Amino acid sequence: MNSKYDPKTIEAKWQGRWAEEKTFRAVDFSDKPKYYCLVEFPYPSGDGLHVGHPRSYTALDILARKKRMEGYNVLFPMGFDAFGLPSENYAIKTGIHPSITTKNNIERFKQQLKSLGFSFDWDREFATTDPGYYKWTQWIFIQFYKHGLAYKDKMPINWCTSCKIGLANEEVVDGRCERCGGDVEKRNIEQWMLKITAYADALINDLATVNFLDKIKSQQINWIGRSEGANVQFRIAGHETSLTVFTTRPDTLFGATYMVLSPEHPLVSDLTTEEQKAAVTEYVHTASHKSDLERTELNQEKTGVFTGSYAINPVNGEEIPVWIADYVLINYGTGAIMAVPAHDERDFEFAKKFDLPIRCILRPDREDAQKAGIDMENVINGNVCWPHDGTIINSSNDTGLSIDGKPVKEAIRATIQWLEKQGIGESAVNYKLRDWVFSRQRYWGEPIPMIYCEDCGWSPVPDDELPVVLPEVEKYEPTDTGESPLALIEDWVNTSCPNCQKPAKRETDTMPNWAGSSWYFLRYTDPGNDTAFASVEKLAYWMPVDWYNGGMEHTTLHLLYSRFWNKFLYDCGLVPTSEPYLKRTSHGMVLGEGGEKMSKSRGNVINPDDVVQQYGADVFRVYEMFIGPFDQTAAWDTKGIAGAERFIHRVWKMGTALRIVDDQPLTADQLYILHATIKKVTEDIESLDLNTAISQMMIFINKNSTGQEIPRELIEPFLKLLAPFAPHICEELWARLGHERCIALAPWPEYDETYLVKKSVNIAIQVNGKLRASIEVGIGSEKDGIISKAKANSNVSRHLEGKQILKEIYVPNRLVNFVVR
RNA sequence: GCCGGGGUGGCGGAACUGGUAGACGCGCCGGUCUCAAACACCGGUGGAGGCAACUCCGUGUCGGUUCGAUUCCGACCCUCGGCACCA
Repeated sequence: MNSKYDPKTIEAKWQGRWAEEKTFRAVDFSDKPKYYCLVEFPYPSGDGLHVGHPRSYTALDILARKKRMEGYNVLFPMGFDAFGLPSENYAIKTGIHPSITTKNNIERFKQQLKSLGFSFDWDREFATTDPGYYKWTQWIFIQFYKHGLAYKDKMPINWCTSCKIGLANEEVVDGRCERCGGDVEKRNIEQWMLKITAYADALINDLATVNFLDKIKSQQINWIGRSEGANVQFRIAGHETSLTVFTTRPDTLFGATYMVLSPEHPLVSDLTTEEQKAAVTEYVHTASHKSDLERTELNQEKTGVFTGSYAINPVNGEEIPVWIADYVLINYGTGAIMAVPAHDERDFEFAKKFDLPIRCILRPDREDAQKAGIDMENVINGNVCWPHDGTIINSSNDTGLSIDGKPVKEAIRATIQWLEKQGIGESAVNYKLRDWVFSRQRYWGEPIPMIYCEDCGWSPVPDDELPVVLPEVEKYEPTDTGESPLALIEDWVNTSCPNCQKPAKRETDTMPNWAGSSWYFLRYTDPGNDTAFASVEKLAYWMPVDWYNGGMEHTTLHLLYSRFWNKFLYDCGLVPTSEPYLKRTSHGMVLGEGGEKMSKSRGNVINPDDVVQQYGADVFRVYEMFIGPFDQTAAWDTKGIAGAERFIHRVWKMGTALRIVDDQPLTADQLYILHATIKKVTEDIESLDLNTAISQMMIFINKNSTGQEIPRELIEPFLKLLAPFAPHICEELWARLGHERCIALAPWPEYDETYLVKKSVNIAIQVNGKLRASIEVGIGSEKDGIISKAKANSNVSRHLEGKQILKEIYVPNRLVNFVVR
């Protein structure tokens, strides 16, 4: 029998056997309890896998494998999120159709994934670019449309001048294009929008029902940015119209000394007086040519222009000037604000610059002011801005509003009541979250399945004509007009209206790359279905996902979008649960050697293929899990692999070189280490503390790989524990021990607490909290006996000599502490 | 500025509900094997002092609670992510 450890041979052998026997097939409607274990599917880039992918895949593979051994019917699927810019840009450069690039890249990825021994059910694989898949992405879009949640709107959007596409707010990072870093400017284009804001509250509230990491929950809540306040109407002196503002602080109405409109506000031209017209027009013009970058980065200096009009403050009838300024955003609230410079830092800065009145209507609590190092007088005089809590002052009128002396919260409530009674305002809620710009003027995406008819307007493509397949094009570049290249394919664009049959045109926009991933977890339950996106029965059996792991970079967008789609489908009665994922965790990034981010330009990219080639997949898996806590960033350390390699070699030696003895009862020490290891590994996998699980298995090996022989009853349970981590070597050794069935389906070992109770323990003896000795005593020994034994210890007695013992603290089986003086 | 992680040996990192800090691994030192080296195996390894037994110091900083604090409380520093004129 070959006794040399040869990972290449055994890994290929077992990967082949798993594939042949379909060991990891998830069985629909099995009687076993189901467990749906999900990792984010990759975008199959031309670079292949990097070591970050396997961190998540290995961890959840370990979980999936353990769950299978525990008797669960596990669904652990894999697929490819293949629409997107890199393939399209590659096509623009080379003329090679993205579908070809995609197909090649997927092949490469699959081969890499298989070489790592992941227990995916490959029968359920699909790519978002498969027409059989995107047919349903289109179908779901149509359901959004039919429910009024997809609409077309002309609005200012972010336009990347180099990619020539519209970007969602989320794709603009620091005022620049997320992927190319190019300039972003405003453009008005008709865009398909998805009304995610309709689900804003549900997306916040239902977080209470799921088990996501707290930081993930708070990031979601943060992103949605719910804020409560009031809409308040201001009449304009000499005008019929009135102006509505949103404020979270209606209690500060008496401190409102001017108003500000966003430059894009529809009332700007109406409110501009003849004298101010030139200045305002110029300001609006400059503002529209500022990119978001300029608007956010140049935030030190506030700019603005007076319109010439005055609004009437409803609480005191005062006329206050109306300005326009680009620090007020058109797409938040009503695009207009009341400015309370005494209690809002932005307004304060603006008022200082343009010499507008500042009126304090809120007295800070003395302690708060002191703590902030602020002189109360300066706040009252309006010399210093106080945006915090306090007591309302100078805020009463003769029409029934009197909030003087009230704390902020109470004053807000009272003011809203008063506004409602006067009919000039009501409580209101706003979100930072905007509706989702769902159009891209690009080729490589799902065509939006809509048809426009001069007479009937927009109609969805009828179900029996789905999918709307991407046609061949000659050029992949977006057109100069900003339309997608599809607009140039006349025989594709021109069609007939599904409603009246007259000539009509297809929508040429495609969907964003977030579309396909918004529901892929549903498709895995029934990937071949051609009459529904997934059958009700299969969804009911498999959903929800029990554990979903992915990158922290997806905790706002992808997670929010996919929860939104699922909630919508739930409301349509098409999926069984409102929340798609019971549990969500995130893995830390893998950095390059030396702690720097891995990148081609730094030349520190580690290729998993090379590692597998040199050490084998099992060593790679063990090392990557041992590298550090799963949720934290970790730096790759090539030297560190040696530890994992030695460990695997010792396992091999234990399984091949030592004599396996049957029918030999285990000693107490052997039972202890075995059951301690079972317990630790069993528990640690559940919390993905895989580094400490491995550490415990190393301890086991250190204790058991050095002798001449090893009892079967010791090695077999150990191999089962290690099998999820290093599946190939464990299968091989398991087979060599005479087993015919795979270890992957062998029952998970159980531990017995009774073996973990030690007969004796080491007890620490302290004097005044300092360790002076440690003594071995029988478990559960009497306090008195231990204390006299401790006092008898020379090193202890030395420290007690001449001192008075004030207290003897005894923690059973732990320590004794003498408090002396 | 706001929200959330994280600061423990030369390095990656352990540590249950407050109870012997540094498990496990890397590296390093010494030994066995070898002509030699590598591998493997055995032993050592927080710092300072001491021949030794031992002693003192030590979990970002300062303070507090406690018989006892990496763990709890208060203030602060550094660092990494996310958000950022959202009224």
